[in-house]
Amino acid sequence: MHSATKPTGEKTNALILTTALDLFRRSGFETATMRDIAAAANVATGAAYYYFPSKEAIVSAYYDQVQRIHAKTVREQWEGKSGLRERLGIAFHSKLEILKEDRRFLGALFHYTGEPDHPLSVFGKGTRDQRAQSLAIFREAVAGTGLSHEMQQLLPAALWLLHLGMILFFIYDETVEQRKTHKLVNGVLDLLVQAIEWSSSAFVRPFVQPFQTRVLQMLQDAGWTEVS
Amino acid sequence: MHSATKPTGEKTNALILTTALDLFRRSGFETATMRDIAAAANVATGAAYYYFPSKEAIVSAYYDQVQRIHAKTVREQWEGKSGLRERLGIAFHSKLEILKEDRRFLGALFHYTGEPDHPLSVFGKGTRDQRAQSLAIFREAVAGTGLSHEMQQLLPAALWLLHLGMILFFIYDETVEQRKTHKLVNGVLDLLVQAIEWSSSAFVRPFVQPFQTRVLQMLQDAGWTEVS
DNA sequence: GTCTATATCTGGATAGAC
DNA sequence: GTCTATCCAGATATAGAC
Repeated sequence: MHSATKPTGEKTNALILTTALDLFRRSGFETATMRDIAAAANVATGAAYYYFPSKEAIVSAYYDQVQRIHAKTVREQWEGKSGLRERLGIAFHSKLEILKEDRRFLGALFHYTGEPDHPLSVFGKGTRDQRAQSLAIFREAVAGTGLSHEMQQLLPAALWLLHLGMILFFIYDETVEQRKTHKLVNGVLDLLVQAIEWSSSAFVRPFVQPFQTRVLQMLQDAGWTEVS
Repeated sequence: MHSATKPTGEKTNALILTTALDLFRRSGFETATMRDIAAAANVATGAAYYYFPSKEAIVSAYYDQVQRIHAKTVREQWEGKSGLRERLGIAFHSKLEILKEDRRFLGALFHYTGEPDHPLSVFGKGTRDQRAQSLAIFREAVAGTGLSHEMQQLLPAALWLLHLGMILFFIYDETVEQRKTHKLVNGVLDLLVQAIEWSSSAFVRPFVQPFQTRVLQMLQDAGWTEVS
């Protein structure tokens, strides 16, 4: 490396990304065309496609960025907190905080939900790494809270799915500052954590144990321990 | 009415629909173009758009048809069956049976999942009627099985959501005849019905009652009694 | 109201020259 | 790595036949 400046490529990439996001925020995902984006960034249409194979890929790159910020934020805020409920609250609410201005184009992330083979399918092979990173956060969230081994294996995937549902709900939520979403998240987390604690208490455990084993077995059969 | 024949319009509509579905089944949703569809049906491109405002609208019309068939099938098979588990099994498995050849283009139904204002959004206002019809099936499924009033209000929406999840899972399921999906459905339904029965038994009810009330309150706050 | 034919627009995506 | 030119397909528009 001959200097401290970044390779031109990275700069252009970042320029196109931020320009696109700016347009998406102002006029929505549909309305902003690749031509608009390229023009606003002062590059040719082809240049935009050189960096991003599709318009959705821009949103996907944005989401990568979101995940990096989320991981950082969450790890900072977790500092010194060991309660499961609190840790989960931080993980979920901080995600919404990061996304709050971008509800208008977040829907693009879900365009290929029903297409297993599309590179940008939320559940597809093409997004495995992103999923793994998100799972890692939730694995960290529940780590060191003294849960059973099976729980430690299953909870992260369940939480990841729940958090996807939260984002969808968030997109549809028209209340001021999406309070309804935040409230629902709190309700669900209260319930979830209480159910977990309750099910592992000495009194009820014997009753719930076989039940729980069945759930785990079922989800493992369905290929759910590794959301791959 | 001057004859037994249908108005020409309906015939053309049906022709375009079946031709399109045929193409979708053979070459997938993406590959088949509106021009192909119109050509294969021996009509002008404009005619296809005259009946269907978009390509996705064809899949949506197909799904209407699926729901009609589903309603009919289910009501026939329910004849004389009053057990909740059995009735739900019929509702869920028969849906898969109807969809089994169409996994390749079913994903199109989910294209606008993340876009509240799109007329074809699964959760949007534009699809309210379809949702209502689907909910009605599940309301019928649980009707007359002696559940509490609150349960009768909430279960249908939960089941509808669950059945959406099932369809998604089904699309991704590459096992022969999607056995994994059927197995998972059975597991989940066993669990669900057992949980319902268990929670309403005289012994545990007092413990679970306040818990249950909270869940109901929370979901009602989130606007979940009427999935509108 | 149902449809043909055709022309046109738009915007995502690609190819190939530089 | 960037640009220009082009393709492709969804969608719209129009004018007219029946």
